[in-house]
This record gives sequence, C-alpha cells and structure tokens, in this order.
Amino acid sequence: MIVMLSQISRENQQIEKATIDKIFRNIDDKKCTIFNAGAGAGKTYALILSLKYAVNTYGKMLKEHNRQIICITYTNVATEEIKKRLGNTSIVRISTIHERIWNFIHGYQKELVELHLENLIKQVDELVEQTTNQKEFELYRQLSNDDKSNFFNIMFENKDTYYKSYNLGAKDFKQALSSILGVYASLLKNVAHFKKIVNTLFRIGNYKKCIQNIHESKPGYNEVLYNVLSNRDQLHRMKISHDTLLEYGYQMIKKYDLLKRFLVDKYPFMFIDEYQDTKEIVISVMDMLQQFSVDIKHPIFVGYFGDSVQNIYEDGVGTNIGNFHSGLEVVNKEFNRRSAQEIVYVANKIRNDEIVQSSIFEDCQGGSVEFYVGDERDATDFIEKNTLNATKENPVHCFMLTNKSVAQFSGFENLYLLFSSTQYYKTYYQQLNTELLSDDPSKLGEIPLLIFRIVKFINKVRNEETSITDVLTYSIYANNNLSQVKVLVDLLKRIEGTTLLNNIQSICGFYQSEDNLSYKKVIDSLFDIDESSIVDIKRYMIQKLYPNMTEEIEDDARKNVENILNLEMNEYTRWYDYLTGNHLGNVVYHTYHRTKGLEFDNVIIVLGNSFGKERNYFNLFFKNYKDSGHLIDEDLKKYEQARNLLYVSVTRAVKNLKILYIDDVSGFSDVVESIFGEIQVYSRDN
DNA sequence: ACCCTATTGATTTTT
DNA sequence: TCAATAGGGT
Repeated sequence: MIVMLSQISRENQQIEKATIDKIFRNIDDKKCTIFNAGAGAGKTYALILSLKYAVNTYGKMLKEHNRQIICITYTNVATEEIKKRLGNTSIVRISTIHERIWNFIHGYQKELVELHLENLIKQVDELVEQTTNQKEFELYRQLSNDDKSNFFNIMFENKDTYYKSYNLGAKDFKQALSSILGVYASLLKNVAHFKKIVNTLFRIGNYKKCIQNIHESKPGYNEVLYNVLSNRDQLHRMKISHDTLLEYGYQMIKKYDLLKRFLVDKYPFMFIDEYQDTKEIVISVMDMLQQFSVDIKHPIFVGYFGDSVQNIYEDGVGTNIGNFHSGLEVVNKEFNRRSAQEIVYVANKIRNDEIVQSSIFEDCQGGSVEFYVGDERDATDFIEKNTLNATKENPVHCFMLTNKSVAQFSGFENLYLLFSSTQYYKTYYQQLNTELLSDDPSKLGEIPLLIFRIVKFINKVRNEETSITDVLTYSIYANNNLSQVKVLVDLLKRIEGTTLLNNIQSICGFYQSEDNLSYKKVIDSLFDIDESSIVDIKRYMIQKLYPNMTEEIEDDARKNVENILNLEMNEYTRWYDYLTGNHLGNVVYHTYHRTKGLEFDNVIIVLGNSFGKERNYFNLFFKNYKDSGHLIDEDLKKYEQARNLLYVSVTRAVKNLKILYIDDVSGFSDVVESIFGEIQVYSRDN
C-alpha cells in the first residue's frame, strides 16, 4: 500500500476544530495558554490560525488604539516563514525574542547605561573575589599589594608579546615571557594558571576603566549597544551580546513599572513560538508582564506554542515552564499530520508520555521502520545499499551526529579538517561550524566567505544558464557596449583550473596580462582586498587564519594555507552546494540538530551510544527506558536530552525510516525491539 | 604506585 | 571552555 496522507474523516476534522476553538476562546478570555503539539501536529498551522483569529477579531480595536500583536520566534528563518504564511499585516509584529527585547529597551539609554554600570561593578567584584578564592591565583595571592600592581603594569605594557605568545606550547610560552617577567617569573609555573591570572587582571582593568569613563561621560560611554553578530559581551566597550541583552531586558522591565505599563498597553496579545527552546528569563519577562496586566486590570493574553519533548538545546525552558509562568491552561493536540502511522507509532513509543498521537488521515498506512545493528565501518556501505532507488528528485536524507561526519559523507572532509587545524579555528573552536558551514553567508568567517564568493563566481561563470546580469554588477554592465561585454564574458569563460589555487592563478593571470579595465573591476570586487594577486590572497589568508603569527609556526601556517588552496575545485563545489542547499546527489546529509522543523519522505539515521563528550548517551536512554521514573538530576537530564534528540530525528520521516545502530545493543535489545520492532544485523556481506 | 600538572583534543544550535 | 590523558615527580 502507498501512503497518501490525504483523507481526513469528518469526525477528525471536528475534533481538530474543537482544539483550535479552545485556543480561540482562551484568547477571548485572556486565559494564558500553553499549546502542546507533538512533532508534525501542525503547531505552526495552529499558531497562524490563532494569529489570524486575533487579527480578525480585535484588529480594528487594536488599530484604533495604536496597539499591536507580538509574535516571537526562535530563529530568523522562522520569523520569515511566519511572515510569509500569515500574509501582510501591520498589526502583528513578528520577530525573534532578541530583536523584540532590544526594541523594548534600546530607547531608554540613560537607564540602560545605569544598569550597565551596575553590572560592571558587579562583574569587577566577582572577578576580584575569584582572585582571592580560586586555586589558580595561589601564587598571585602571595604577592604584596605593590608587587600585584607592578606585575599588572608589566603585563599591561607587554600586552602584545603576551597575546602573540598566547598559543605557543607551554615551554615556548615560558621562554617567550621569561625576559619581560623579571622577578615575577615565579608566577609562571603553570601556564594555564598564569593565563587565568593575567586574563582576569586585564578584565578587571578594562572594566574599571570603563566605569571611570562612564562617570566622566566620555564620548561613546553614554549608550549601550547590542551586537547581533557577536556571541560575546564586550562590556568594557559598552557592547552586549545575546544573553546579556535578555538579562538587561529582564532587569529593565522588572525595575520600571512605567515600561511595564507601556508594554502591556501597547501589546495586549503575545504569542511565543517554540516555547520549549526559549530561555527561562524570557518566560519570566512574560510572567512579569502578565502579572502586572492583571494587577492593573487590563489583562493581556500570552500564548505558548511548542512541545517540551522537542527541546534539544540545553538552555531552553522545556518542561519547567510552569515554574516560571504559573496558571497556564494546557491545550494538547494529539493528531499527526505529517507521517505514516508506522512512524507515528515509533515516535509515541520514544516520547512515552501523556501525548499519544494518531494520524489524522484515514490513508496513513504503508510506511516503514527498520532497525539495523552494524559496524561503524559499514555505514558507507549501508547508506549506499539503502539508497539505490533514490533519485535527485526523491532523495534519501541521512542524519549524522557531527558536522565532521556530515562533511566527510558530503565529500568535503579535507576542507573541514584543514580549516579546523588552523590557529584561528583551534583557538575559536566553537566558531568553526558556524563560520564554515552556515547556510547564511553573512555568518561565514572571513576566509570561508572569500572562498565562498570565489567558488560561487567560478560556478556561475561556468554555468551556461547564468545570465550576464547575474555575474556582472549593473555599473559594469551599463558602462560597456555589447561587444565590450562579449569580450569580458569570453575572458571570464577562459578562467580554469582543477584546484582552487589553479583557478585563482588563472584569474590573477588575466588580471596582469589583459588590459581590460572592466575585468579588473569585476575581480577587485570579487576579492575585495587591496591587491588582486595570488601573493596578496595568501598573505590575507595567513593573516586571518594565523592572527598571532610567530617564527615557530610560520612554516606550518604557510603549508596549511597552501594545502587549503591546493584542494580540488570539486571539493569546494561540493561544499558550496551543501551550503546553498543545491543537492546534486541522491543522498543528502544533515546533522540531527539541523533537521529540526523539517520533514523528509525517506530518512536514514546513523546512531550509536555516544555523542560528544558523552560516551553513554543513547544507550543511557535505552537502558533506562523501562524505568525512567527513578532518574534524578544529571542522569534525568541526560536521559531527556537523548530522548528528545532521538524523538526529533525520528519524527522527521514521513514515509520510510531506517536506523543503523553502530554499537552493541545486546544490553538493551528488548527495549529497542519494543520501540522499533525486529533488530536486523547488518554486515557488508549480505 | 600514586598524585599532580601540563598538554591535547573535542558536540550540537540559536540569537 | 572542559575533560581525558600523557607524563613527570615523589
């Protein structure tokens, strides 16, 4: 039988309608609501309907009083999606929580700076406290007060040397600093401790300086800025990042009743999408506003839409939402609109809670779930054998746990490994995946972005279907006659090479040899560095990928950059296709986490015991499945994390799901069978 | 044989 | 940043 997922009985239609009506009534009664919908239940659909209901019912009144409805999403992508599906309306303000909170508070700079000053003072206190408590500071504590400030001054004057040497091995680091330290050389016994001391002292120094500058009203110190692109506060530069923004928002709203009154007045309806991933502090903000609105007898409506079992990020509130916002009325939806019943059955088993979904469709049979146990080394073979019928139009989507595996299976492993071995990405290890694998080019790192632009350019030039205006900017196009444009295009078409380096050499070769001003303009804007030559590109790459260059690592740096440039163009093209979602093969690879919110007809999941630092991650879930009630604290947290991640992955599948478990399951095979059915042994030979 | 320190290498994702 | 491990000292 073929799964159609098309027919809904009248009865089911009515049940679904009753659920939505319940939300509508709560909106009318200003009864704050938590709408729990399992995966594929049509949660976003319900959210859209609710927004539409609020607009249709209260739109006129809202408009007359210059009031608006707020809808908060977890990501920018979700913001766009909801804007698209809701259609154009000025009454609903859709945005991420960060954008909204910043919008709430950024106009009150005097109060913000005051809050910032308090924060700086608190931070200094905490850091000073560290120097008196923590064991890393033991040697530092033994110094006299004079010596402490002398030491600070010496280090501060030699900041450059300190940072240049920062990433050297312990021996070289000591060597490099020995001459400047003088009598304080004894502090540098343990490199990690020493760095901790100096970093802390520098931070205290910076913060104190900033406090002084605020007091003296120095230019630039009269406003707090939110830096969307940075993941770190730079408090001493008056810049805050995401978490501190939420904290300041919370503090401001808590402190100023006038602000509360304004917000409650202006926004009588607030909808929060994916509440389970929302930070606790955000729920507290909502709770505060709602409490206040009740107190002044103008109650607002707050609606949370989500599913606690799909909480896969650690700082999301998840099931604890009740601790931060009390008195919420729960509305559950137990229909599934996405998957075949075979998948829904397995998903219910995994979540194993009070929400038991059934398909809303009559024609929901005919899907499949297969569970295999095999060896990690057979994964490639397994995927190959199980994707024989897949096509580019109807591909199989394969989930891996790490970006490294995704890179490997997608055919750009060398690229991934080379970038991860550079100094910059070793230091900012957590930036690697964002800056190398983000599908949003504005988030790519400087060098990945440069290469991305070059690869994009070369692919476009090679592609016969690309129109001229797609490659050339308007100014170039407008300032040339047709025959000049033809000469330029012919020149661009001559760019060639098997490696990235060859291609860049080819581009730079024409730059020197051909006297074509337009070509030079095109290339200048492509590279966007001072000189368009291969030497300058290499220099630029070394400078960015090895920001703290020393003689010791110079050879390594040069070699690594050469290796990056010498990779096959094909590998870069595969990377480019991955980033742009232009999938050419019949298998598409994803990390588990990135599939959230998506759905695919055919899914393969490669699963094992471990994930990250946790050697026992998924096996801990299976082992405790039958009796998870006794788990507490850390173990319970781990159990839930593994369950949620597995639940999210499995529920992506619409029709067919295959799982390859690459570790031994004999310790919990009964549980696996009760969830997934028969365990099949996979080996390359059969 | 044991303890402490230095070094190395590693998850995911969002704003 | 943090945990595992390698390695040196007692």
